Amino acid sequence: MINASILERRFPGRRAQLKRDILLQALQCFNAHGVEATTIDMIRAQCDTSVGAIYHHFRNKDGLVAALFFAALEDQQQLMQNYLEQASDLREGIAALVYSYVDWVVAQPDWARFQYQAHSSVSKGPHGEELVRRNSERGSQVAQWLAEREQSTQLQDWPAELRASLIIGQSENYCRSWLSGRVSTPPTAYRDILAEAAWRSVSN
Amino acid sequence: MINASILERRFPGRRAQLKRDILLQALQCFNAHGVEATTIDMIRAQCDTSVGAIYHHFRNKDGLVAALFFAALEDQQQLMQNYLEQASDLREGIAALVYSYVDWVVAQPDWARFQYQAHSSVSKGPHGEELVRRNSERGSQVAQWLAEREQSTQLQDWPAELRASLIIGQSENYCRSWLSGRVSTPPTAYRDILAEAAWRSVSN
Amino acid sequence: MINASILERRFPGRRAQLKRDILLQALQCFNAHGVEATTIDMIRAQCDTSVGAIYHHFRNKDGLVAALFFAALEDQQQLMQNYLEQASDLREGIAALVYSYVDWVVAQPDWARFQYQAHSSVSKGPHGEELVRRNSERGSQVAQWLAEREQSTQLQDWPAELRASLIIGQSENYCRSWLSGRVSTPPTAYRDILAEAAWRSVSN
Amino acid sequence: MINASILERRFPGRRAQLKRDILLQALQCFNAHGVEATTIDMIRAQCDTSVGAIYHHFRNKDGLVAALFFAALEDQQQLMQNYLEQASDLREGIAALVYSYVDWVVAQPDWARFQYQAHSSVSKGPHGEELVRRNSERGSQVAQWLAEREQSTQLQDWPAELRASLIIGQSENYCRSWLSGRVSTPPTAYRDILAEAAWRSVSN
DNA sequence: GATGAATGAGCATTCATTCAT
DNA sequence: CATGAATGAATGCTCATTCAT
Repeated sequence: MINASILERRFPGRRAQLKRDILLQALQCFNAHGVEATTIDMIRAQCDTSVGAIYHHFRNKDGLVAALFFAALEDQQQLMQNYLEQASDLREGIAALVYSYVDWVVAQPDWARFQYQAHSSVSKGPHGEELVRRNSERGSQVAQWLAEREQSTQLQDWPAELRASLIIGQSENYCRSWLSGRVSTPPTAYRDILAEAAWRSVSN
Repeated sequence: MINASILERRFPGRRAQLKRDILLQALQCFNAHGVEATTIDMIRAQCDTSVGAIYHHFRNKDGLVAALFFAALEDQQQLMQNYLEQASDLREGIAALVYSYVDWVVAQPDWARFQYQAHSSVSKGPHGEELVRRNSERGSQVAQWLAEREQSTQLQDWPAELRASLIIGQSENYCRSWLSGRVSTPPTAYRDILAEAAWRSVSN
Repeated sequence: MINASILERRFPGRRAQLKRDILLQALQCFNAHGVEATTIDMIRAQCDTSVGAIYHHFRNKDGLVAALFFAALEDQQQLMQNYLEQASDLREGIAALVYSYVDWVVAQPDWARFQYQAHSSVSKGPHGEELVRRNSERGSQVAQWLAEREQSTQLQDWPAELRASLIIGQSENYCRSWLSGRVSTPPTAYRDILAEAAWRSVSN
Repeated sequence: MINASILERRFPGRRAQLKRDILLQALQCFNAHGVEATTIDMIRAQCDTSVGAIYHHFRNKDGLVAALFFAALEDQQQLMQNYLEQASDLREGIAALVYSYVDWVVAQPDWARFQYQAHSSVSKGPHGEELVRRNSERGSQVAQWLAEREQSTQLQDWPAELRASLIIGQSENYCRSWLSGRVSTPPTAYRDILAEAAWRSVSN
């Protein structure tokens, strides 16, 4: 069963009950068959509602996808922020980034699966600009955390473009493998190895 | 202009001229609009041929996608093999994996872009099993290379499932960023950093 | 800005404020996009009201169209009656018909445009019979005016079916051209020519 | 039964059989229910063909409407041209315009009905510019005929914008009445009266 | 009265695929 | 081998209308 707390936090209230249900069933359909292969009617059947209701709440299929996508993004970002706040030095900061990434994927595997899958769809669609904006926001958050610590200057040795890949690349790669079933051990089991590897990659 | 040598190697001869042209134009369309959004008729128009010809050569759309996908996969694998053969110890082996990955993406950006994009499409479709088989083949190649060297036992310290991610994850992550335009420096510029980071991640 | 006096005359009072506003915005939408292409929601947005309010006042879309249509028809008929009352002989009567037609179209171009456009819609719809009845009423008015004058027997030389076309056809044709922008000189500039032509057409 | 010769002339050959049939059934549907109220599926059912075939031949509904509209326009124009060529002086020219108009409507009532009905639809749609162009072509044809005769200078007394209305307005008005069933005598019965009235309207 | 969420039949259009020529 | 007309299931979406609050 999908974790629905993300939706309750984002669309609270009794009035939004149907809206949340549509999103939940849509998420399930998208993950089961792919975004493009999922039809509005499949979602409608899952919710036992009408197509009109779906269009009333989300304008169109892109809108539905985007609503899910940004809900996931924000939840993930929130967790990262929480972890980051508790880190005191650079090493802990990098571990926070890795841990939060890995923990979120394992806590919300359906949301994570959807995020990987829908990424290209959203970035090409009418909400592509919003995605760019949100991503740069996340970059700023991390940058600000770094700016507030002394030793962060260590990271300056690496090209700015490369830093994120060095820190999160291995974790992302393994998470994708896990979500697609190619490996079975959950990424959380390797949290420490991944954090240590990231640290060794950027420290000198 | 897309590098067509991959096709000439794989489908040689004058008789296969049209076949190669269809593949080339299809690749262009798929990258420009996405696999699902590309219609057979769009490809037909680009090649100035008939839909019948396309179906004659590739049976159906999935067949066309698969033909492109496996052509790319094989070319990439070939380069990896070449690089690996010239490596003599573990450190050089890991560098060979990183270099071959990065060099291929930069040499064939259109094929790489397509590979990322079409992956889920192929794995869900009727050629999904073939993909699994080819991937495990590649795993075996690397495993065999390792088996032939002494020091490879070093890698045994890390969980088998995790090794590929530790070695290639950062490179993949950066290559994706580059292909999607989020960063502009080609991954080859950072070959050495990426290889060094991979090495530090797995050595102890 | 559309001349709203027609509505104030027909739906007077402060209570009918919203009703008049709906009609006015509807007229604007109908002329801008066509009757069929205008949706209830477009009108709702223009009035900043609710769909429920529109349905409360007009029962359904046909009712809204009909309300506008008959308001226009009655206003036009009223002007014709006024002009006719001041005519003393046949020649003046024919001029009255031409003048009133032309003057009304120029005074109320939006209402006239709508009238031409909505005609087939209304005649096919549930208010089609009312339209027939109103049209024959107008015929009777003119017939009665003629019956009250001596010389009207002149018109008897022409087939009854043909009379209206001979008198008003040229004016109508030019008014349509003007409303659709194909010609730019307002029909009122040619009132006298049109009246004279009509007279010559039916006199002998 | 609709006169199909217009279509055979315009889309000749055995290969175009289905194309002609689609047009014919579409014309019937459009006249029976109105352009907007006619669905593609209604036409498909009438032709016992597939929706794909309709879209293959006409691209979309607008294309189907336009194909019919311009076929009618051209046929009507052809008849006008024929009549005009046989007229030797201005009076005969004006009669030719009236006769050709009236005769065409009576010979092709279904095409004429469609023409009146579809006019606004076409002029607003994607073929609106083509309509404007064709109309001005027709204007040129008449102008050229006039230029080749001496006495045509008589017409110069009337404003250019007004001439067409003076000549054809009454006929058009009566034809519309006849096609909609408001009068039952065919316009051809009044050809001479209408031509005479037009002549009296413009001569002095 | 006013509101607007919900309904669901209906529509234009697409597109992979087939097959007669 | 090549062509492209024909197929028709499937899809995203619209919109007039209803009705509970």
